[in-house]
Amino acid sequence: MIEPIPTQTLQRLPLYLNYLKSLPSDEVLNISATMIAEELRLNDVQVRKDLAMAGQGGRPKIGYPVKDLISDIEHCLGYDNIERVVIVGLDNMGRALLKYEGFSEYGFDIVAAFDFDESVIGTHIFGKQVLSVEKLPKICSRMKIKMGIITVGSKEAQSVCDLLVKSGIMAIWNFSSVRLKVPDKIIVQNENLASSLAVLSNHLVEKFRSV
Amino acid sequence: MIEPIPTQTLQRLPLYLNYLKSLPSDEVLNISATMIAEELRLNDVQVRKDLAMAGQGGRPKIGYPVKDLISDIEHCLGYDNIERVVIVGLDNMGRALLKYEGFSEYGFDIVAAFDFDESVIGTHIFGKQVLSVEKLPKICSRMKIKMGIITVGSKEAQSVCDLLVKSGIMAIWNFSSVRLKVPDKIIVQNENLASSLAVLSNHLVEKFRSV
DNA sequence: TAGATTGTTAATCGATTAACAATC
DNA sequence: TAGATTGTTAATCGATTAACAATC
Repeated sequence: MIEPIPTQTLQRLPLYLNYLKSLPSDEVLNISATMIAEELRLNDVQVRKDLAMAGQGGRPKIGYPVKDLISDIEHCLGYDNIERVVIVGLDNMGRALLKYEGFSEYGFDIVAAFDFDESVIGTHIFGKQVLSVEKLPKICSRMKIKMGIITVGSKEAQSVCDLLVKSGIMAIWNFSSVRLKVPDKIIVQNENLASSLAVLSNHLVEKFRSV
Repeated sequence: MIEPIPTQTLQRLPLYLNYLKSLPSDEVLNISATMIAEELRLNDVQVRKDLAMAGQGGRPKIGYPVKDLISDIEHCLGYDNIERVVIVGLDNMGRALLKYEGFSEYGFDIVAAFDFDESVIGTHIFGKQVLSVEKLPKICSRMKIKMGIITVGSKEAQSVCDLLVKSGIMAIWNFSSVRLKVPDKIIVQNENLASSLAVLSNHLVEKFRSV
């Protein structure tokens, strides 16, 4: 039995990866958790625990071998295991995702992009052909796609979601502000800008109350 | 002394707000925490605690008055207290934010948009004029802007951040994948797509290991 | 009164941090 | 050996959930 990785650890792993990759690989062969922690402003024990979940472990006084650590983390995050996904909605957010650092870097391959808007259907955006949403069910079921990204507006979100579920999709990354209703089996991850804004807005208020 | 609101509560408040606003205001005058919890798939005690932090409280057997609750939450989130912000980087992510449900709905007013790219400088995007980054320090300090949004690439992120800090900005919403280095006083909120991807990717792997 | 609902207090759970032993 | 660093065990902290009393 492989033990599951806590969500918080999962969220920090890309930070480590990003930092490790920024190191000059010919100069820095080993790195200590203490160093990583200081650089990313985290607790060093926390870094060590996180790394223990993802990798092989380090050596006292020496630290962790950078190269191995990078590949261990990438493996742990599934970046070496390509997952085919579809995206629905090619507004600015959809385009930002399409462009986002290749996406492929993270083991995702966007095999199809869908939209309702007649004016973009048939065109290519960042090298991907845009198809009509009508074609979604056929393509998803035929290609056995398991994951979909929703970047359409609030109005269309639930119906697009239903369509994806009907087409056999198992996981949905939801950028709309709607709380999607799905069968229990389906994984939904909400990316909620309003929530982030709420946190930030409140921090600001807190800050300036004392000043 | 007003007690601070926990981050998790803060993140859920917009969900409640969204749901409450979706109700037909002439039909539903009061709503129970039990109902909200069921609808958003949360624990009802949690909803009650959250609402207690934001609002006036409800009445047994009756619930919470919808109208009051909406304005209480909005007030609590600072949405009725307009904060002027600037945004740097008008790539797709920057545009998505500019467009995002008006932004103004959440009490933020984007007073200026900056970019490096000569081809967009001087143009208008969603009604906002795009200015050269060179003009940033003068405008921010003159207008006493306290908040900035960074949607530039990894390369430019830290230098834009330094520029914002030098110009008197106190809070930064960071969409780049770089871990920004700032003085202790400055609030940074990171919006990390890679972290979200990591969580989702892992959920998928977990899911299909058992199947 | 009975039942739904609120709100509070206590128990549980999970994540972070502190203390410390083991190791190179 | 001394000191830096890993890794583990225990303590702390914060958030969620359960139990229950109060109220309309």
